Amino acid sequence: MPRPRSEKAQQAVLSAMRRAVAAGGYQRVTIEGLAAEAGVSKQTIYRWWPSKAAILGEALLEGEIPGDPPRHEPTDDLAADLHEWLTAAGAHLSRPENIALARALIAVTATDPRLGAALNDRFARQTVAWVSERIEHARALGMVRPDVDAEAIADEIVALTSYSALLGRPFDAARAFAFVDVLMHGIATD
Amino acid sequence: MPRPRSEKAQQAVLSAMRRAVAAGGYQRVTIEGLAAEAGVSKQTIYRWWPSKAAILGEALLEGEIPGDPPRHEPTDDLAADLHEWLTAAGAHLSRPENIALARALIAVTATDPRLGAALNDRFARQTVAWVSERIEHARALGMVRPDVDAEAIADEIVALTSYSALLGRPFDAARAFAFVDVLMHGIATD
Amino acid sequence: MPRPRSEKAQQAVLSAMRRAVAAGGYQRVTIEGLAAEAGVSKQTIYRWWPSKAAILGEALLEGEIPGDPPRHEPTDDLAADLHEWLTAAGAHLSRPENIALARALIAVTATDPRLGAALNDRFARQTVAWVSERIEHARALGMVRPDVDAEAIADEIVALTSYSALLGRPFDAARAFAFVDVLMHGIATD
Amino acid sequence: MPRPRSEKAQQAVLSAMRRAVAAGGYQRVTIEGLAAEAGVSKQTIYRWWPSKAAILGEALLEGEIPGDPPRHEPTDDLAADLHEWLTAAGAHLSRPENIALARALIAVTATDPRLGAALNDRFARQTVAWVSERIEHARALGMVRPDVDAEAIADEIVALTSYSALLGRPFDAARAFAFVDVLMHGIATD
DNA sequence: TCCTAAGCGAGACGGTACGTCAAGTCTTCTG
DNA sequence: CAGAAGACTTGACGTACCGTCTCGCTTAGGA
Repeated sequence: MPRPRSEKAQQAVLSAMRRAVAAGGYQRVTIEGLAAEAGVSKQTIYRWWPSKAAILGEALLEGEIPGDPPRHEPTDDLAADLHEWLTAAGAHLSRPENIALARALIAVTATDPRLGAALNDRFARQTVAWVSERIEHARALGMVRPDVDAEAIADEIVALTSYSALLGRPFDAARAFAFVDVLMHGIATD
Repeated sequence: MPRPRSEKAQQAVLSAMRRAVAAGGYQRVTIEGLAAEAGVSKQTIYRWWPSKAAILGEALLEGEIPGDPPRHEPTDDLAADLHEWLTAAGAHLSRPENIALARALIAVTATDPRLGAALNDRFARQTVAWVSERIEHARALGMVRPDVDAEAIADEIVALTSYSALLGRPFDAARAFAFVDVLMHGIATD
Repeated sequence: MPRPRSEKAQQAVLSAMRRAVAAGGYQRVTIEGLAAEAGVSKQTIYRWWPSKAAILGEALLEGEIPGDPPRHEPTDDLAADLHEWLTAAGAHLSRPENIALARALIAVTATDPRLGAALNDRFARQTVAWVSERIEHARALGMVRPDVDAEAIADEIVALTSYSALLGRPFDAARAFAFVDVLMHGIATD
Repeated sequence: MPRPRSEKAQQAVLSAMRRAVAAGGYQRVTIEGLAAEAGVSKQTIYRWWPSKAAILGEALLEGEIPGDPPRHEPTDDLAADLHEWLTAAGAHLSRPENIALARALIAVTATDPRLGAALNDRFARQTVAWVSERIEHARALGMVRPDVDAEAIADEIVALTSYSALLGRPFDAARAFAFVDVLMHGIATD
């Protein structure tokens, strides 16, 4: 019967978090600044989120997911699919605000492993599932050795993007492709 | 004529930093707590280090380097060398205090990319160099294809350990070995 | 057709105010606490009272008035009447909850002189009137000098009880009687 | 050996408290406002004073004491001395800032009886001592009855000023004099 | 040997942000 | 349509650390 939660306030906070992280990095975000920027009172923030990290988590889940850029229609050519995905990921991480968000996710994870693990799980799961599925598909076509651990490979590709975002390296597509080619050789049937 | 820098105070600070990070994580370390724990005045800390991150950097450089565990004598068997290295790295990262230190390094990097890049460079360089060298050695023996980018492979192995430390996963040796085996296949001459 | 003011809610608030003041002092009373204690919504309180002080005022007027204890039948013996009144006042102010209420009245007065004056006027007026009347009666009997300002004396007696309540001194009947006796000498016809 | 307490900061806070009380009343004084007005950090205030009331106490003790205006040379004429004291007190309490300070003292006392009692004791003691002494002096001269309780009389005079300040009445000198005259009659030897 | 300039502990200082509390206003639904 | 429930903005609370700034006390060189 009480007044319902203000959807507007909530969205304003999440949006402010995204902007603030993009602007100055997660570390510099303050609850007070967030509240001011969102035109919302601190109390409202504390009412709905237990921590700064939780706000970031929700903000990330609402927005585009870093490391999970739009994926195109899969084909029967595994190498081509991975190239395409990596190209898209590279484009995603070439935008400064996306690097900042990805780094914020990493900072939270390094700081609060429990929450970080939950968030990472959510973000990585889709990517890992998609890549695994592509590999299994290729295996079904007889192009991948039966003893290859598809998830381990998928995981490693996530590690690659995470590490790149962490170091803020300009995502080196050539190097990534070279790596994928090695992988392709590694998993291919002889 | 002035009194020289107190080696004792400096060591006490670095040691306090290591203990504090191991105990509560980098985020919770405060300069005040560090000073109290080390029995040193805040002024002394500010005199010698420009930031908390710098103290961590020096503390890491003085101690054992995370991700850079003791490496054994290389052999002619690349796969065996990598297995051995990964086993050692896994053991290193199975100790909670080492995970904490590695995570602190990641947190600093995610927060202050400039400083973080410098630190990571220092820590990763040796590992990358060592792995690259092993690959080149194997290539010289005719066991690795000429077009393989050794550094990209080495880099990817660092990414693997970094990502593991970040998520705090119990280091899964079996999976790591499976991945290395794929790599071996991938880089091997046909 | 509008629903009438809920007498029950109103009484619950006033009663909660009395209990809260007795328990923790006026300063610690909060509207929220009052609402919760009375099982009433804040809005209801704000609808009917303009301020915390106003609630206290109404609560005091409804309950027994501090400094205005039950007065007995007056006699022709002024000193005896005053002794009796002071005894009753002393008994009244020896109960902690009455001290608390009296102090609350003083706190309000010290804080909001306008409202405080109105309240004090209400509470003091009766006492002053009664004492003045007794003095005038005695004067009519030829026992009080014609130039004595009865109201000034009455006022002073109120000041005495107010000051005692403020300091929370155990009401010292002997001292009060001594003072009254001096007054009696002071106003008596030679 | 640490840096010594800043006398300037302390004085600035006390002065700010006096000004703030005079301007808006004790209730409206906030620590934050005090800090801002004094150009001092909140921490500095909390370091040296346990409560807002304590600051007021010290501010009052440093300044002129309300209810304890300058006292002139005593004479052998008790009535004249009391008249003079009351005149001075009336002048003191006719200045709005002094009324505000006196009311602040009362508000603190009504709110925190323990601290209030301590403060009142300090302020009232001198006045009570001085008046008592005057009465005793007059008694030594044979002008006051032996059974009169000098302290009770003195106390009552303090109650009179306190009550006047509380109600914020323009201090009515005529009425006060009338009261003193009654007292004089009351205590005089027959 | 003593002088003296810096190092050092201690901790006060002006700040910023924290997370909490209550004030007073505003919706919403229920009786 | 009054009233309970409670979300909302506002603003102060008292605390924790920040990085800077004295203090008075070592503690070496260089004189």
